[in-house]
Amino acid sequence: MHHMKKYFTEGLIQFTILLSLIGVRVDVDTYLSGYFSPLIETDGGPSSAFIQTPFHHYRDTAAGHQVHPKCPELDYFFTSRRLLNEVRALGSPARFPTRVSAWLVHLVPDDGSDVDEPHDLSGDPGDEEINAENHREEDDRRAGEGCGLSVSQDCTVSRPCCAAGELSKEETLLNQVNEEEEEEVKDERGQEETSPASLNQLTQSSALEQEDLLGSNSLPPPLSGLELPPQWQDFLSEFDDFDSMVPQRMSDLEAELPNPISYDVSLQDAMVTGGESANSRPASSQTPLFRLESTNSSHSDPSQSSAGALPSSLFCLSGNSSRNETSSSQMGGYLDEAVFDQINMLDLGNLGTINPQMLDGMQGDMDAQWLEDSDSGLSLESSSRSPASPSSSSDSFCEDEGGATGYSSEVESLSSKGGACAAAYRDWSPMNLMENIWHDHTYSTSQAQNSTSSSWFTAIKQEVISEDEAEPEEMSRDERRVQAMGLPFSAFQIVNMPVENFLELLDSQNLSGSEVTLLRDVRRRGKNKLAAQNCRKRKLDAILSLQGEVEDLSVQRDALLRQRSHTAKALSAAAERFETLSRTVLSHLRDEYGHPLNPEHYTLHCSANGRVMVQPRTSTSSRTMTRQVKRKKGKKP
DNA sequence: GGGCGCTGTCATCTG
DNA sequence: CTCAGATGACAGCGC
Repeated sequence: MHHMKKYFTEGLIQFTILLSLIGVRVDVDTYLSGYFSPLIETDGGPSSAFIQTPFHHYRDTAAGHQVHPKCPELDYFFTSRRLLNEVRALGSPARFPTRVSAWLVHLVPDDGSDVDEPHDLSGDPGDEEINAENHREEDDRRAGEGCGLSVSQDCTVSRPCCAAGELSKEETLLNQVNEEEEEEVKDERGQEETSPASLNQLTQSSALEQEDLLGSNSLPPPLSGLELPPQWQDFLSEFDDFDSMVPQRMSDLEAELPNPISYDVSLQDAMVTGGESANSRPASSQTPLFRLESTNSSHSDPSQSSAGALPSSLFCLSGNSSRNETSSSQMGGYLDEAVFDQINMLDLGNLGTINPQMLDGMQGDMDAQWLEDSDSGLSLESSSRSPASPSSSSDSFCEDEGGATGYSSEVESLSSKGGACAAAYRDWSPMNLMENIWHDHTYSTSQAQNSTSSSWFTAIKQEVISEDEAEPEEMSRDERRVQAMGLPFSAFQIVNMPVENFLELLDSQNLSGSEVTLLRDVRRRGKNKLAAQNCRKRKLDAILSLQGEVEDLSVQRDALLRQRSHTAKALSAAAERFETLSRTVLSHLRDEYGHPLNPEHYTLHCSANGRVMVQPRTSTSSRTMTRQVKRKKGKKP
């Protein structure tokens, strides 16, 4: 028996080491450090298991509010947040730096000896409080129990205690000899004597998994000696490749997706990276794969702060037969497929029909047009527009006030007033017009802006008088109208002159009401034409920009989908391994009658804080179902 | 002759 | 209120 216990202890230690190798941090002395606040006793239900977690403190006072620990919304919130952080942590390939804590409490014959006390290997003072609370209850049960089993916190799986000095402490690692273990056990036993030890004490999960608490009745009977069949080494050997499997997958991800997420797109920040963008970390960052940043940060000691728990989404094997699917589905949620669907629904493929050369040529054409217009002095080059037949003399000038159509013979008759419009156009620099096109709303005639209105008007008038008769080949309607009025200004000048000068022009030329209206319309239409050109240009630019964004997002989407696929595979494999491990471990555990725990009825559950406990599958499932039923009932008014 | 793109123009809104 | 700019809508024109 002694040999078997020793063998099992060594096996558990190896198991612990292997978990460490695969990244599951095994914190052997979490509670020995005394960092945690005293653990709170929580009635775990009929399983008589006791949650030993300081998380209640944080949970009950989350965000500064007193929240009831059983608040389902809080459960949902913390679970969602934990899962989100886990998913985020998955974005950085690394090992599994989490912490698995388990302690094995066993019942020994109540003969009054030291070995009778259940061995809380963690030796945490906080355990003493809990144990004190349950001391009497345990004493009552102790008589009928031979040995108890519990998976201790800190992954300290103690040997079944049937004889004194057989406990191996978690601090004893692989290289420690049994003598050293015994000495430590003696020391520990001294602590246990001062603290009421609990019998059949199962480690309970944190507040996040309160719904998974075990009932005392559902707890398996105290286990007697744990037998170690020869398959133990085989079982342990299976995890050799498990160690290398996940990191290898992650390395593949790293190789294939060195930098899959773009920095300048806010979509993934909102979806995936959240506050801590994956890109904010260097690619070589060895951020833990399963780092859990939110749930334990407030209560973890510095040594634990960097080590999260195994994602419960992966390892919460609470009676769900489709565990792989569960993990995969949970993983699938972090990449919101709907967002990508929406991107697909954009259907901007027709934007590809836009020829970039056309847009590039647009600029050149514009320039050419303006250069041509500079020759003709006309920016309103729409010669193809209205026939503008001067012969339609029957039209009244006043009829034009309502719109841009129609020409008046009266306008034709006014042509004697000016006739130097072409010269005036040549005085207008096309560069100034280009400034106006590109939203430089400054009116740009150097002559006009460097002089007063009257001097500007006089200078222009003197210049245009000397040059006339040079009618441009193609004039717009407005240009012809202005020219017909005989004004010494071209339509281009009227459009682009400052408003003060334009008002002075209207006042100084002794224009009739219809003429004033015509000039205002000319100016308005000319400005609106430029505005329309600018507007169309901006619209095309916006379309091109959006097209580029669509292409970039498409590339990013493909990369994220590949990453999700790889991650889901890795998670599925890890879940399979863990399930195998759980079943194997459970098959080697014995109740007080020497019966092995049926893996179909029990499972190992890893809580968010890394603690491992034995959990009946049916209990959790039934409780979950009960809660679901309650929720359904609650929805019904 | 119809479709399509370009352009000018109008109406309307906004600052 | 006026003015300038922006923009959707419409129509004319050329290809």
